Amino acid sequence: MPTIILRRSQQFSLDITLSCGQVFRWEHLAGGCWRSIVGNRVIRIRQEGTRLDYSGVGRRFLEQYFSLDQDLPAITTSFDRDLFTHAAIARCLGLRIIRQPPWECLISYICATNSNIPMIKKRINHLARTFGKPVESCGETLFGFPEPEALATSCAKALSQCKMGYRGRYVKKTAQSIADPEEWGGQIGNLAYEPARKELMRLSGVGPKAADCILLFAFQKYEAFPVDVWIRRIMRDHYLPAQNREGSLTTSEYDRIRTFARNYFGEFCGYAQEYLFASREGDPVAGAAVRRRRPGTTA
DNA sequence: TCCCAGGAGGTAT
DNA sequence: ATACCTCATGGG
Repeated sequence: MPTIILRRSQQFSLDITLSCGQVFRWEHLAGGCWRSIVGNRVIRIRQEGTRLDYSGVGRRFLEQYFSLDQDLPAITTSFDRDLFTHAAIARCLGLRIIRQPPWECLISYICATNSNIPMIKKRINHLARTFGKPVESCGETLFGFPEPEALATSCAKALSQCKMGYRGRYVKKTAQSIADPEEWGGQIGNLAYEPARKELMRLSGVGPKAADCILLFAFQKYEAFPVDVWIRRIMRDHYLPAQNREGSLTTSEYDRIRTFARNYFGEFCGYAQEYLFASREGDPVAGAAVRRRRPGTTA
């Protein structure tokens, strides 16, 4: 089993990176091992201190996927602007933003709207089982992420059985508009943040929040600052107290928040967002997941 | 039972 | 531009 020994600038927490809610297809197995299928390759990986043991892909792929080429301490220092953010950084040391395959990320965040994280994972697993290509690994059958063609030709009933709800037609419509994911990803990636965002929002099921997530998690646009209900709450409570206290998030409030964040946290405000999101308090679902993961720990 | 979740599309104003 | 409505689904 190949190994990577992390250097100092490669500060990394596999656990936090994979469980913070940016990516939905990794499974935590017994023995501290994580497993997923990215593209059509099954990856297994485990961390012990500065040591990463892995299989299924090459070293170069992993370093790219987990952004190990980025100087994380320098990045967190760049947005470490106050005590609240400082505490979030301290709580999530080693959290890195993954470079997800654009097509998977796009569909995943269309599936994510108005749902909680366990439900999103369930939905995407359903999609893979129903529309993805089976891959054998260690005696079990896993499923690759569905190709555009498979989703473009899906029927409403099958999508409904994947618990897609009203998102089913968005996924189908968007899949029909993207024949070649590689070419599509290249075109979006060549654009700057704002034009890329506009382009993404033309797709069915992609609004401001999904577009910002896709730009951050798949296109390395770190100036994206996705605003969901948790981030909105955090920004209201700690940074923009004058914002509305109720009602749904309007486009203008969304833009006020992300503009503030871009100016306040700087060019890596997307990273700041992820540390704040991962440190959120009051999520009963995330709380339950943490309690399940760490039995016996007290506060 | 009501309320909420990594929201977005459609319609009337 | 903005306000309001609706869209499935599971869990607290």
